[in-house]
Amino acid sequence: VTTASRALDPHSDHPVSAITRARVAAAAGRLGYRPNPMARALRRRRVATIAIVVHDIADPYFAEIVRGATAAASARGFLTVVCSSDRDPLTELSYAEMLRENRVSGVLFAGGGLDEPRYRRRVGAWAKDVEHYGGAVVALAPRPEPWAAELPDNRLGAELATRHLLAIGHRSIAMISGAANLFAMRERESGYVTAMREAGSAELIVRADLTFAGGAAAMVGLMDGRAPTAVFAASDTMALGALSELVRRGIDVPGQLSIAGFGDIPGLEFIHPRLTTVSAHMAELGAAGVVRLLLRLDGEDRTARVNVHPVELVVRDSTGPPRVSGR
Amino acid sequence: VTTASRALDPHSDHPVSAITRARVAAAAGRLGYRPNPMARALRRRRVATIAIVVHDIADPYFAEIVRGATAAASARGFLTVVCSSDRDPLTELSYAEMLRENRVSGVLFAGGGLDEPRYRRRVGAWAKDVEHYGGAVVALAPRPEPWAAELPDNRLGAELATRHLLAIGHRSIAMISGAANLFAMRERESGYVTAMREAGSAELIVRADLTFAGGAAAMVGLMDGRAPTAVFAASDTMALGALSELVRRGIDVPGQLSIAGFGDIPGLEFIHPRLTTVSAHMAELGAAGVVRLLLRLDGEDRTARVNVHPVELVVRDSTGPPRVSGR
DNA sequence: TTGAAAGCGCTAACAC
DNA sequence: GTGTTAGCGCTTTCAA
Repeated sequence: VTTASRALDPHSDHPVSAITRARVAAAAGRLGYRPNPMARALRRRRVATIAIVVHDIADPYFAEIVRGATAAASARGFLTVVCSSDRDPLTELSYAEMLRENRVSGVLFAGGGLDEPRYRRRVGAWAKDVEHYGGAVVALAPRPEPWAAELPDNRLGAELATRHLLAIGHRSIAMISGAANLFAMRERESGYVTAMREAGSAELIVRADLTFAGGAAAMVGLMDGRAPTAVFAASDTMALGALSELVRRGIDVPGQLSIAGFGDIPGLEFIHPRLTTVSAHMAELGAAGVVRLLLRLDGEDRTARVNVHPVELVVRDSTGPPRVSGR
Repeated sequence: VTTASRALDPHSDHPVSAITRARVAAAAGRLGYRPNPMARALRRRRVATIAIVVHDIADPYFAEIVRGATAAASARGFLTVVCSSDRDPLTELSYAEMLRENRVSGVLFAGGGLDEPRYRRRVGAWAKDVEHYGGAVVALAPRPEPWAAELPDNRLGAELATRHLLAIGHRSIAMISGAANLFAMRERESGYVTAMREAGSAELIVRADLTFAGGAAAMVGLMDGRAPTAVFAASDTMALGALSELVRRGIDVPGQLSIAGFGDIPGLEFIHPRLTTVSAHMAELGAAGVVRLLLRLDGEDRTARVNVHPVELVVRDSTGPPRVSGR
């Protein structure tokens, strides 16, 4: 049994003669033998399953990350548990707890970290426990924790979108952002602010739920005040919500108001007007997270390096020059 | 240890005195003891994890089902593995294989069955294996396999949507459906056909990918032919795609053409025009699937009963009377 | 390079 | 109602 175990384990570095290896492989094939994952998990002290924690599985941004991650994981023999916290930190922590107890091999955090002391303390302790049993943790959104991370370039993306709006002539550009204590939002806001300051324009950030409804509500607030000529939304979902509110009001986009999003979720080229956005390649990000996680499990990456993935501005039809108002 | 094991297991029917039970609970609390899921899984021959197989996790219809299922499962101490087949039967089967090998407690099939002999044979054999080790299988969409099922009333839903269009005066109503070998589509088509025949109107079914792009493409085809005055799409995602094509062409909805969908995915009330659809309560369906699955695991349901869940027509702004064309 | 033996932590069969 | 015992199927010493 020992020799068979070694011959069948590609990760084992114990020497097995070529002949024996072949005989084992032949016997396994003949008998249809596959190692029992449960016995293996008990012995190895962890299961061949990874988990991905998202804020909202119904948001295409996260759904794309999950798509990429599950495909990459299954290609390497790992199952993927998906946990959708619905943006509730307590729900997220209770999922994390379940994952730790079940000794999942690793956890991908697709949702950004929260700047909240109690939450940070609990997440920190939790991660220590996971690493203690040999599990890996990788972040796919910015967090204060010193974790390995694969991130989209949030700051640059926001800067690109804002600069694009500035370049086509806008000066009054508002940003629809999410909760202020979310690190991902801080990075995107920082990119927006950088571009706006550079251009000497006044910033205006409004906060909303990171949902379609939230984007629509934020747009209502914006239009009822001194309406900007352009809006940069920190997520495509919010951008779509804002856009729907404009359509509802019969406001021409981009004629009267330009709008840009972030993420490049699938289907944007079919929206009317086709939404200008920043492509964050979420599926690739999810896959990169899995690769990084598996690398850590193999002990080939002990760093907390943060890999920042490139983003690109995708100019479509929802942004255009501001209307030259009568002067 | 045995007594402790029994005292801690809520499912055990072996008698344990109240005093002992209390002492065990106290000791467990004091020691922070939690049974090891891996050892338990090895012994019980299955893990406390269920799986849900969807066609496309990025489609809000499935995302909602997953949301409902994961919440219900985690509330009962089960983790949920999500497998998105991207509508490829081979991918789906390879996921199923992984799930069987990992001895998941049960599998929820959120995507409908395929009328394809080879696929049906393989799925049938797979399900036998799963049931053989004590796993449960539940369908959340119609399938030919004689499985336990929790389904939305696809037929009635399609009938309601079509009748609504008929009632407000339409006679030329096309249906945008999905692949012909998908049982879920057959049910919805059958509802449409029933209503149309009842009204003595001619049916017109066009097929498309069950995506946003597919819906848009189908609409192109429809408009380039003898355009109907109303369209019923077999999924909200396709309806949204069709709608975007109409908006692109500057066709007024519902003024020039009415459109209705199926599912009632989140956010439809913010689309313009707000989409009329059939509410299939996907999250509840996912939760019901989990409950049913757990019931079967407990041996409290050995039937292959098909529970059909009620659906409701939700009339919003995308449907209205046909324009009275010059006569 | 191979193999024997121990044991991961639990639960079920079987006494008592 | 409680306890003893025997594994579940694997991987990892340790010895040869």
